[in-house]
Amino acid sequence: MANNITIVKLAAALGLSKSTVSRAFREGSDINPKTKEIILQKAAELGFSPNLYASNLRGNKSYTIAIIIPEFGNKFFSQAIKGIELVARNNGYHVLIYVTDHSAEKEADIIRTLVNGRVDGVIMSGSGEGDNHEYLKLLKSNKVPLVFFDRYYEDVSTACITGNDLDSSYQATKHLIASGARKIAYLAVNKDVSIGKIRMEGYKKALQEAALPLNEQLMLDTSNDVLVNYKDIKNLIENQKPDAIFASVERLAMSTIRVAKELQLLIPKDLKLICFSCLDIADMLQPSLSVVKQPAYEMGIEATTQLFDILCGRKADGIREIIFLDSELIFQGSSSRA
Amino acid sequence: MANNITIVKLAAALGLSKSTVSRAFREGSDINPKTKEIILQKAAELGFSPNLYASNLRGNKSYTIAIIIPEFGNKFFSQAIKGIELVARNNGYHVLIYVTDHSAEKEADIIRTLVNGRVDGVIMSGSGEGDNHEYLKLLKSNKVPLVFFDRYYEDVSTACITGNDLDSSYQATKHLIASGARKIAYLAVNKDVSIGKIRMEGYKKALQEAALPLNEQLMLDTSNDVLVNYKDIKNLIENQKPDAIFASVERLAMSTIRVAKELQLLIPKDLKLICFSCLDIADMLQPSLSVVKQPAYEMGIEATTQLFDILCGRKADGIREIIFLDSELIFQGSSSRA
DNA sequence: GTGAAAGCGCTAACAC
DNA sequence: GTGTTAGCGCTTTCAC
Repeated sequence: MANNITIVKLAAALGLSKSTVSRAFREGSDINPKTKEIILQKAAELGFSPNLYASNLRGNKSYTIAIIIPEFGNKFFSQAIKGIELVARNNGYHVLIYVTDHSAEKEADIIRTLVNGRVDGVIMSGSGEGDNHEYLKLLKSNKVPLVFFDRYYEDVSTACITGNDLDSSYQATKHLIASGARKIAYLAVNKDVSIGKIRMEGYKKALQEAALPLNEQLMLDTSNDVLVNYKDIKNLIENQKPDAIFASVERLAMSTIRVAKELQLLIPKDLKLICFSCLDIADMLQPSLSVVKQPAYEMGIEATTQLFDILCGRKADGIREIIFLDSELIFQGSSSRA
Repeated sequence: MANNITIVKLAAALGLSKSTVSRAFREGSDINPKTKEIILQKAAELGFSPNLYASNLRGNKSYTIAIIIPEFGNKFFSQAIKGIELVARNNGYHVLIYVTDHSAEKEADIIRTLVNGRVDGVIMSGSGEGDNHEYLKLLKSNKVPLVFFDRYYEDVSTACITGNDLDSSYQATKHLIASGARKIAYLAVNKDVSIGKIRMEGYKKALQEAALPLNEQLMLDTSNDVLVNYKDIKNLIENQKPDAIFASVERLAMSTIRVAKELQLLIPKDLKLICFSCLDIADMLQPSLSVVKQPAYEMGIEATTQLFDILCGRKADGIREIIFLDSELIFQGSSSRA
């Protein structure tokens, strides 16, 4: 913990009052530049800086924001955090990080620890669990603005930065059809929430447009556990024998590749594959993986920019606004015609 | 920011004293369970929780630690952070995250913002830049313990969790030799610091043991910029024509794969490749990538456990101690004999 | 331009 | 088991 030297001791050491010393550390204080110089010099010498908690107690501002994400598994979140951290630091803010492991309960626990002044704002990608997000009201009642990115809740009225997932899914599915697929399976972690739902809509739209049947058996709703994913996908492929798979998250595509290997199915010959992913080495996989690549870094930047707009009063809080950032469609070997 | 309701108002609203209310929020306080119940209920109703800055000011404890890492690029750091966050949360701690972009200057800036009580401890993987780490003394003089993981500084006396890199490098290089390689290049981001240095020693040891010449031209010291990496590696391969490459960090291996593709060199036939990496899909690459896989998640856990040992007084601070966690050697297609 | 003094909201002796 | 009280270290009027 902090040095045991305080503003009072510094003052004593210099024969000044603590108010004068305090002034040396604030901008625009009416203090003699020379005095200020002397104080700062001595402070540096003693390794002193004003106690954060004492200042914040007075100032009622934390200069800290929180990121809450469901997992740390993939490049998408790494990139997003990178963007968030950058903008935050450029604004003199600190960043707390929390992982929910896709649990709404943990999410609620975390939120509860944030409303005591710990943070000035929150950036979150929803856990995707549950439909009761009452706990987020706590943020509002404590005037802590919230901005979503990627995974948002429809029952919460706030800004949200996400990809143009509906269209991307539609295009991706259309592409699979164009490559000859007729029995396309859709894999989601949660079909009923946010990204799982919207991405499925694009998938359905493309099927309907191509007059292909919508088969519930082909729409898999699996869990966040890799082993369960593997089993579910294996079952799906064995029982339904799809000729293509559209995975709404990267992890499900990876499991699919492993299952295909085990079942000795060749991609793309026996099974075509495309997925949402920010993997930067998709082209190095065997076969190269077709992906819908979301602008993760940009999402992080935009979400944080929005948050600061609210924090600085340039924008009102609590307004539902969805900002779509375009994803990139990269069609490669895994979804090619033969 | 925090609600304007305070412990005093809550007390007034309930006809109790503020100390009683305060007690309701601390564990193990000698308070009537019923009274506590009533207080917590009212608090929930009013959306009140004790002001963090006031508590921390009193307690002189922030229940927050900082993670400082050089980059966010790869799975290694994601996994490590995951482990850190887990242990921290289990101990009721919050985690601040900072990225230095491999800059010692940024690292120093960050450290300076941490010594005012903001954090109780720091977990860091060094930027790898510079040899003057005086700024870390600030932590010590403010009694903020520091634990390194992966990339540490030799001039700083503190606990450090790292891989058994010397032996792993030695084994990896030996393996390349066993696979028929005779002209093995070593790629590092910084040959003179920490991991770059130690991993090179293992490489050299294996070469010497096999009576292969140590050729400085084959030991590349490149930058943290991907484009520069690419150019440097391309030059190296074109000019030196190595028959194998040992990359001390993942990114350099990825650049190598791309360069090989451009130069139409086949891996492993024309060029064998092995690298340090935590990629979980190394087996899916074409060819499957041989890796030295560090226990990133476990490193995060161990580093944080060490930090809490120090914070809780179970262990003294400022003791140089290096804890080695074994990496896994996964030899696959990219380094096979033919 | 500097100092004295009153608190920010909470905690922890210490009384009762 | 609860209340009283004295600060934690800093900021900020208000005097001078």
